[in-house]
Amino acid sequence: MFTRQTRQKEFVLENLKQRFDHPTALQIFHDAQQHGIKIGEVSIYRILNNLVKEGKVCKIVTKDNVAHFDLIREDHIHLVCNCCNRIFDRELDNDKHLSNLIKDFQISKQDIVLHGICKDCAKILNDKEKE
Amino acid sequence: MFTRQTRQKEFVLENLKQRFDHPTALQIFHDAQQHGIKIGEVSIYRILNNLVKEGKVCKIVTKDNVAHFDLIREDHIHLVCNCCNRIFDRELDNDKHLSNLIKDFQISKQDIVLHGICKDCAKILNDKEKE
DNA sequence: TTCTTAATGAAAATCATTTTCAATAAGAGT
DNA sequence: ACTCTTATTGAAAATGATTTTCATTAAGAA
Repeated sequence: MFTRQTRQKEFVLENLKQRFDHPTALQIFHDAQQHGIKIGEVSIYRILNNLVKEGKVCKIVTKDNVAHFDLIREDHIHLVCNCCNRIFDRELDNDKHLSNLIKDFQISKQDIVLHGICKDCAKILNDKEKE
Repeated sequence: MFTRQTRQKEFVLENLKQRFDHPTALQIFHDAQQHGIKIGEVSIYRILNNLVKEGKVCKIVTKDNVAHFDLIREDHIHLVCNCCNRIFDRELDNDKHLSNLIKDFQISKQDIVLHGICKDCAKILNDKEKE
Protein backbone atom coordinates (compact mmCIF):
# COMPACT_ATOMS: atom_id res chain seq x y z
CA MET A 1 0.00 0.00 0.00
CA PHE A 2 1.40 3.38 -1.02
CA THR A 3 0.43 6.86 0.12
CA ARG A 4 -0.74 9.77 -1.96
CA GLN A 5 0.19 13.38 -1.51
CA THR A 6 -2.96 15.46 -1.17
CA ARG A 7 -3.84 19.11 -0.69
CA GLN A 8 -5.51 18.24 2.63
CA LYS A 9 -2.51 16.43 4.11
CA GLU A 10 -0.24 19.26 3.02
CA PHE A 11 -2.48 21.84 4.63
CA VAL A 12 -2.68 20.08 8.01
CA LEU A 13 1.08 19.53 8.25
CA GLU A 14 1.84 23.08 7.05
CA ASN A 15 -0.68 24.51 9.49
CA LEU A 16 0.94 22.65 12.40
CA LYS A 17 4.37 23.87 11.27
CA GLN A 18 3.27 27.48 11.34
CA ARG A 19 1.52 27.56 14.71
CA PHE A 20 2.73 26.94 18.24
CA ASP A 21 -0.55 26.93 20.16
CA HIS A 22 -1.29 23.18 20.27
CA PRO A 23 -4.51 23.45 18.26
CA THR A 24 -7.42 21.04 18.39
CA ALA A 25 -8.70 19.34 15.25
CA LEU A 26 -11.53 21.85 15.12
CA GLN A 27 -9.20 24.84 15.36
CA ILE A 28 -7.29 23.54 12.37
CA PHE A 29 -10.60 23.04 10.57
CA HIS A 30 -11.65 26.64 11.20
CA ASP A 31 -8.25 27.85 10.04
CA ALA A 32 -8.73 25.93 6.81
CA GLN A 33 -12.14 27.51 6.25
CA GLN A 34 -10.75 31.00 6.82
CA HIS A 35 -8.07 30.32 4.25
CA GLY A 36 -10.71 29.07 1.84
CA ILE A 37 -9.27 25.57 1.82
CA LYS A 38 -11.78 22.84 1.07
CA ILE A 39 -11.31 20.15 3.69
CA GLY A 40 -13.76 18.22 5.82
CA GLU A 41 -13.69 18.02 9.60
CA VAL A 42 -13.44 14.24 9.45
CA SER A 43 -10.39 14.33 7.23
CA ILE A 44 -8.57 16.54 9.71
CA TYR A 45 -9.13 13.95 12.43
CA ARG A 46 -7.99 11.18 10.12
CA ILE A 47 -4.90 13.01 8.89
CA LEU A 48 -3.90 14.02 12.43
CA ASN A 49 -4.23 10.48 13.72
CA ASN A 50 -2.06 9.24 10.88
CA LEU A 51 0.58 11.86 11.66
CA VAL A 52 0.56 10.71 15.29
CA LYS A 53 1.01 7.08 14.17
CA GLU A 54 3.92 8.16 11.95
CA GLY A 55 5.50 9.81 14.99
CA LYS A 56 5.51 13.26 13.38
CA VAL A 57 2.91 14.80 15.68
CA CYS A 58 2.11 14.38 19.35
CA LYS A 59 -1.39 14.30 20.80
CA ILE A 60 -2.13 15.73 24.23
CA VAL A 61 -5.51 15.09 25.81
CA THR A 62 -6.51 17.68 28.41
CA LYS A 63 -8.87 16.92 31.28
CA ASP A 64 -11.84 18.38 29.40
CA ASN A 65 -11.37 15.48 26.96
CA VAL A 66 -10.23 17.51 24.00
CA ALA A 67 -7.23 16.38 21.98
CA HIS A 68 -4.57 18.96 21.15
CA PHE A 69 -1.88 18.41 18.54
CA ASP A 70 1.70 19.60 18.29
CA LEU A 71 4.31 19.05 15.63
CA ILE A 72 7.30 17.29 17.10
CA ARG A 73 10.15 19.76 16.91
CA GLU A 74 13.16 20.19 19.18
CA ASP A 75 13.35 19.15 22.82
CA HIS A 76 10.55 20.62 24.84
CA ILE A 77 8.14 19.25 27.39
CA HIS A 78 4.50 20.16 27.91
CA LEU A 79 2.97 21.65 31.02
CA VAL A 80 -0.79 21.13 31.17
CA CYS A 81 -2.84 23.29 33.52
CA ASN A 82 -5.50 21.20 35.25
CA CYS A 83 -7.45 24.34 35.85
CA CYS A 84 -7.70 26.21 32.53
CA ASN A 85 -6.59 23.23 30.38
CA ARG A 86 -4.03 25.37 28.57
CA ILE A 87 -0.83 23.73 27.42
CA PHE A 88 2.54 25.44 27.92
CA ASP A 89 5.88 24.56 26.35
CA ARG A 90 9.08 24.47 28.31
CA GLU A 91 12.52 23.84 26.86
CA LEU A 92 14.50 21.59 29.13
CA ASP A 93 17.81 19.88 28.44
CA ASN A 94 17.85 18.50 31.94
CA ASP A 95 14.85 16.28 31.29
CA LYS A 96 17.46 13.70 30.35
CA HIS A 97 17.95 13.22 34.07
CA LEU A 98 14.39 12.03 34.47
CA SER A 99 14.42 9.91 31.34
CA ASN A 100 17.50 8.10 32.53
CA LEU A 101 15.90 7.26 35.86
CA ILE A 102 13.10 5.36 34.18
CA LYS A 103 14.07 1.91 33.04
CA ASP A 104 12.04 -0.40 30.80
CA PHE A 105 9.96 2.49 29.50
CA GLN A 106 10.88 4.48 26.40
CA ILE A 107 9.87 8.04 27.08
CA SER A 108 9.41 10.05 23.94
CA LYS A 109 10.94 13.40 24.84
CA GLN A 110 8.24 15.40 23.19
CA ASP A 111 5.67 13.52 25.18
CA ILE A 112 6.67 14.46 28.70
CA VAL A 113 3.57 16.01 30.17
CA LEU A 114 3.52 17.58 33.61
CA HIS A 115 0.14 18.42 35.08
CA GLY A 116 -0.34 21.14 37.62
CA ILE A 117 -1.61 24.64 38.05
CA CYS A 118 -0.32 27.50 35.92
CA LYS A 119 0.74 30.92 37.20
CA ASP A 120 -2.52 32.60 36.17
CA CYS A 121 -4.83 30.03 37.75
CA ALA A 122 -2.71 29.91 40.91
CA LYS A 123 -3.21 33.66 41.25
CA ILE A 124 -6.97 33.37 40.78
CA LEU A 125 -7.18 30.56 43.34
CA ASN A 126 -5.07 32.58 45.74
CA ASP A 127 -7.25 35.65 45.36
CA LYS A 128 -10.38 33.58 45.95
CA GLU A 129 -9.00 32.23 49.21
CA LYS A 130 -8.44 35.77 50.48
CA GLU A 131 -12.12 36.69 49.99
CA MET B 1 -23.48 24.39 52.14
CA PHE B 2 -22.58 21.26 54.08
CA THR B 3 -21.80 17.75 52.82
CA ARG B 4 -23.51 14.54 53.73
CA GLN B 5 -21.88 11.18 54.30
CA THR B 6 -23.47 8.60 51.99
CA ARG B 7 -23.03 4.91 51.27
CA GLN B 8 -22.13 5.76 47.68
CA LYS B 9 -19.35 8.18 48.55
CA GLU B 10 -17.94 5.75 51.09
CA PHE B 11 -17.93 2.95 48.54
CA VAL B 12 -16.09 4.91 45.84
CA LEU B 13 -13.38 6.15 48.21
CA GLU B 14 -12.98 2.72 49.83
CA ASN B 15 -12.80 1.06 46.42
CA LEU B 16 -10.05 3.42 45.30
CA LYS B 17 -8.15 2.77 48.54
CA GLN B 18 -8.21 -0.96 47.98
CA ARG B 19 -7.08 -1.07 44.35
CA PHE B 20 -3.95 0.06 42.57
CA ASP B 21 -4.96 -0.38 38.93
CA HIS B 22 -6.13 3.17 38.11
CA PRO B 23 -9.73 2.14 37.39
CA THR B 24 -12.16 3.96 35.13
CA ALA B 25 -15.54 5.13 36.43
CA LEU B 26 -17.13 2.13 34.75
CA GLN B 27 -14.76 -0.34 36.36
CA ILE B 28 -15.70 1.03 39.76
CA PHE B 29 -19.36 0.75 38.77
CA HIS B 30 -18.97 -2.92 37.83
CA ASP B 31 -17.14 -3.56 41.08
CA ALA B 32 -20.05 -2.04 42.97
CA GLN B 33 -22.52 -4.26 41.15
CA GLN B 34 -20.48 -7.38 41.91
CA HIS B 35 -20.48 -6.43 45.57
CA GLY B 36 -24.24 -5.89 45.46
CA ILE B 37 -23.88 -2.19 46.20
CA LYS B 38 -26.70 -0.06 44.84
CA ILE B 39 -25.11 2.88 43.10
CA GLY B 40 -25.77 4.52 39.73
CA GLU B 41 -23.17 5.03 37.04
CA VAL B 42 -23.81 8.76 37.04
CA SER B 43 -23.16 9.05 40.75
CA ILE B 44 -19.76 7.43 40.34
CA TYR B 45 -18.78 10.07 37.82
CA ARG B 46 -20.08 12.82 40.08
CA ILE B 47 -18.40 11.50 43.21
CA LEU B 48 -15.09 10.98 41.39
CA ASN B 49 -15.12 14.50 40.00
CA ASN B 50 -15.77 15.87 43.47
CA LEU B 51 -12.87 13.87 44.89
CA VAL B 52 -10.63 15.31 42.17
CA LYS B 53 -11.77 18.83 43.05
CA GLU B 54 -11.03 18.12 46.72
CA GLY B 55 -7.52 17.06 45.71
CA LYS B 56 -7.95 13.54 47.09
CA VAL B 57 -7.92 11.76 43.75
CA CYS B 58 -6.07 12.33 40.50
CA LYS B 59 -7.56 11.88 37.07
CA ILE B 60 -5.48 10.63 34.14
CA VAL B 61 -6.92 10.74 30.64
CA THR B 62 -5.35 8.23 28.25
CA LYS B 63 -5.21 8.76 24.49
CA ASP B 64 -8.30 6.63 23.93
CA ASN B 65 -10.20 9.35 25.81
CA VAL B 66 -11.03 7.36 28.89
CA ALA B 67 -10.50 8.85 32.34
CA HIS B 68 -8.68 6.76 34.93
CA PHE B 69 -8.65 7.57 38.63
CA ASP B 70 -6.07 7.04 41.34
CA LEU B 71 -6.14 7.84 45.02
CA ILE B 72 -3.39 10.27 45.89
CA ARG B 73 -1.03 8.35 48.14
CA GLU B 74 2.73 8.72 48.57
CA ASP B 75 5.09 10.13 45.95
CA HIS B 76 4.82 8.33 42.67
CA ILE B 77 4.59 9.41 39.07
CA HIS B 78 2.56 7.86 36.28
CA LEU B 79 3.89 6.36 33.09
CA VAL B 80 1.23 6.15 30.39
CA CYS B 81 1.81 3.85 27.44
CA ASN B 82 0.69 5.50 24.21
CA CYS B 83 0.34 2.10 22.67
CA CYS B 84 -1.72 -0.04 25.06
CA ASN B 85 -2.98 2.91 27.16
CA ARG B 86 -1.99 1.16 30.38
CA ILE B 87 -0.83 3.29 33.29
CA PHE B 88 2.22 2.31 35.34
CA ASP B 89 3.35 3.68 38.70
CA ARG B 90 6.93 4.56 39.43
CA GLU B 91 8.26 5.74 42.77
CA LEU B 92 10.75 8.53 42.29
CA ASP B 93 12.27 10.79 44.93
CA ASN B 94 14.41 12.45 42.29
CA ASP B 95 11.42 13.97 40.57
CA LYS B 96 12.12 16.92 42.80
CA HIS B 97 14.88 17.78 40.36
CA LEU B 98 12.40 18.25 37.58
CA SER B 99 9.90 20.10 39.71
CA ASN B 100 12.53 22.57 40.78
CA LEU B 101 13.50 23.34 37.21
CA ILE B 102 10.01 24.51 36.39
CA LYS B 103 9.25 28.00 37.59
CA ASP B 104 5.83 29.68 37.67
CA PHE B 105 4.04 26.35 37.42
CA GLN B 106 2.99 24.34 40.48
CA ILE B 107 3.42 20.70 39.58
CA SER B 108 1.36 18.40 41.73
CA LYS B 109 3.70 15.48 42.36
CA GLN B 110 1.03 12.89 41.93
CA ASP B 111 0.20 14.39 38.55
CA ILE B 112 3.50 13.94 36.76
CA VAL B 113 2.63 11.91 33.69
CA LEU B 114 5.23 10.66 31.26
CA HIS B 115 4.01 9.29 27.97
CA GLY B 116 5.93 6.74 26.01
CA ILE B 117 6.02 3.10 25.07
CA CYS B 118 6.07 0.40 27.72
CA LYS B 119 8.36 -2.64 27.76
CA ASP B 120 5.69 -4.99 26.42
CA CYS B 121 4.62 -2.78 23.52
CA ALA B 122 8.23 -2.00 22.65
CA LYS B 123 8.86 -5.73 22.33
CA ILE B 124 5.83 -6.22 20.10
CA LEU B 125 6.85 -3.29 17.88
CA ASN B 126 10.38 -4.67 17.69
CA ASP B 127 9.19 -8.12 16.72
CA LYS B 128 6.97 -6.65 13.99
CA GLU B 129 9.90 -4.79 12.47
CA LYS B 130 11.86 -8.01 12.19
CA GLU B 131 9.14 -9.64 10.07
C1' DT C 1 -5.55 9.06 -21.27
C1' DT C 2 -7.07 5.26 -18.63
C1' DC C 3 -7.34 2.66 -14.59
C1' DT C 4 -6.65 1.27 -9.93
C1' DT C 5 -7.47 2.30 -5.41
C1' DA C 6 -5.98 5.70 -1.71
C1' DA C 7 -8.14 9.47 0.14
C1' DT C 8 -11.93 12.42 0.97
C1' DG C 9 -16.30 14.07 3.13
C1' DA C 10 -21.22 14.02 4.57
C1' DA C 11 -24.12 11.68 7.41
C1' DA C 12 -24.76 8.48 10.86
C1' DA C 13 -22.88 5.92 14.72
C1' DT C 14 -20.29 5.63 18.92
C1' DC C 15 -19.28 6.26 23.49
C1' DA C 16 -17.60 8.46 27.63
C1' DT C 17 -19.26 11.96 30.27
C1' DT C 18 -22.56 15.65 31.77
C1' DT C 19 -27.04 17.66 32.55
C1' DT C 20 -31.76 17.55 34.06
C1' DC C 21 -35.02 16.90 37.38
C1' DA C 22 -38.06 14.25 40.20
C1' DA C 23 -37.40 11.00 44.06
C1' DT C 24 -34.70 9.77 48.07
C1' DA C 25 -32.47 10.10 52.38
C1' DA C 26 -28.72 12.54 55.54
C1' DG C 27 -28.73 14.66 59.60
C1' DA C 28 -29.91 19.15 61.98
C1' DG C 29 -33.47 21.02 64.70
C1' DT C 30 -37.36 20.11 67.71
C1' DA D 1 -38.40 9.57 67.59
C1' DC D 2 -40.40 12.85 64.23
C1' DT D 3 -40.19 16.55 61.00
C1' DC D 4 -38.16 19.35 57.72
C1' DT D 5 -34.67 21.15 54.81
C1' DT D 6 -31.92 20.31 51.07
C1' DA D 7 -27.75 17.60 49.64
C1' DT D 8 -27.51 13.60 47.07
C1' DT D 9 -28.94 10.15 44.11
C1' DG D 10 -30.19 7.89 39.65
C1' DA D 11 -32.71 7.15 35.25
C1' DA D 12 -33.22 9.12 31.04
C1' DA D 13 -31.93 12.40 27.85
C1' DA D 14 -28.44 15.55 26.11
C1' DT D 15 -23.83 16.63 24.82
C1' DG D 16 -19.87 16.72 22.17
C1' DA D 17 -15.61 15.02 20.50
C1' DT D 18 -14.19 11.47 17.68
C1' DT D 19 -14.87 7.36 14.62
C1' DT D 20 -17.16 4.58 11.15
C1' DT D 21 -19.49 3.89 6.83
C1' DC D 22 -19.68 4.17 2.16
C1' DA D 23 -20.37 6.43 -2.12
C1' DT D 24 -17.60 9.85 -4.61
C1' DT D 25 -13.30 11.98 -5.95
C1' DA D 26 -8.76 12.32 -7.56
C1' DA D 27 -3.50 10.85 -7.07
C1' DG D 28 -0.31 8.95 -9.81
C1' DA D 29 1.13 4.48 -11.99
C1' DA D 30 0.67 2.09 -16.35
